[in-house]
Amino acid sequence: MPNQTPFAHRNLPLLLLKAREAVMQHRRPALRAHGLSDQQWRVLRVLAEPAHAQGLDTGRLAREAHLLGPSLTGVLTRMERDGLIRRARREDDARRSVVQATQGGLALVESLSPTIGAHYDDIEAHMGQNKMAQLYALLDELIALQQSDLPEETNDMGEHATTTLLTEAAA
Amino acid sequence: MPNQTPFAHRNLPLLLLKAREAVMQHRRPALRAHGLSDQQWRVLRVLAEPAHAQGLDTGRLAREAHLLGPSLTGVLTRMERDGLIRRARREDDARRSVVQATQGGLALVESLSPTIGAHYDDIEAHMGQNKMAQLYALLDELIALQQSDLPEETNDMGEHATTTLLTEAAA
DNA sequence: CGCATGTCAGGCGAACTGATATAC
DNA sequence: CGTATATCAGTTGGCCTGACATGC
Repeated sequence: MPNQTPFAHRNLPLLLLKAREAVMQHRRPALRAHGLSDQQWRVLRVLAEPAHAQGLDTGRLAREAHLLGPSLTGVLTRMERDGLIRRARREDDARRSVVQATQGGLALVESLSPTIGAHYDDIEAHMGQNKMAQLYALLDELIALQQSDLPEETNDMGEHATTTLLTEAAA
Repeated sequence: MPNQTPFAHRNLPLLLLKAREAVMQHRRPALRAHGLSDQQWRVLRVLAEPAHAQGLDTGRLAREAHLLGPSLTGVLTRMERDGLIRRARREDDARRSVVQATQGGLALVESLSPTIGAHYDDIEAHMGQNKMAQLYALLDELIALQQSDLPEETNDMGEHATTTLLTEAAA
């Protein structure tokens, strides 16, 4: 028997969870200080992307921020109450509603972005740009791979085909 | 102005979340079919590691499965009710309690492991061993990096120093 | 005594399923 | 009519803070 370990798989979901939690651990205090939950922050960042300045459909937002429809409804209700977002029925299709960040919401993102930027710089300073780029690429690949062979049910909240694929990278 | 994008950071926590969810999406149906939540499954897998056959302290288990103390208490209560784990006071230190997987719990892990193994094989077949190894290494590095410069409070549930560092890789 | 461990108590935001208006 | 969109209604499991019993 060879004394060389062949290739042992790790607990990938746990590893990804730990990595995420390790990063978030540095951000959460700032978020909580502003009364934001993880989910609210995810929503706000999506809405703060320049491409979405005009607002987003709820369904699309749910997918981008990774929330289920009913969960998003609750989150948006609280964010609307706190003046972070605004909801409006669409005119061309009254079934849909468009969500948009308010001035206050955008200002909140702005006020937090230096801290976050510094955090990224710190990570990059220790790991290097190359490794960061590798990590991004590998995660992208893994996500795309796992999404491609879905077992059942197409997507989260209706809307059969996602029009965007690998767009909007930033943040 | 150069038309070459310098280096744009991504939304790393969201990326990690999506990656995790993308992987878990393939496993959850099997877990739910056996009445397991994500957290219960994490606990069970930790307990099923050969190194922990003799049981684990609650605090240690909380760290390895990434759960807060009080949350773990609730999770363990349900798992004990379902006959998956067993709890016992320690003899040398009556404050601590040792958690151990039951036969039924281990059998459950066994019954699910072929499916999971096949899933890993599938991922590996598409991404290749090298990239998988890279991904593991990068995640490890990121985790270690973020853990190293903690802002405050040492650890989850007391127990100041973790005796293991980069041990137990498998799963 | 101070400190560590695990649990309890309680509130809360979110996951999730299923049903329901509304509009296409 | 059937389908899609978003929300409602309600349950549940887990997050999280603070307090607490117990034993070191």
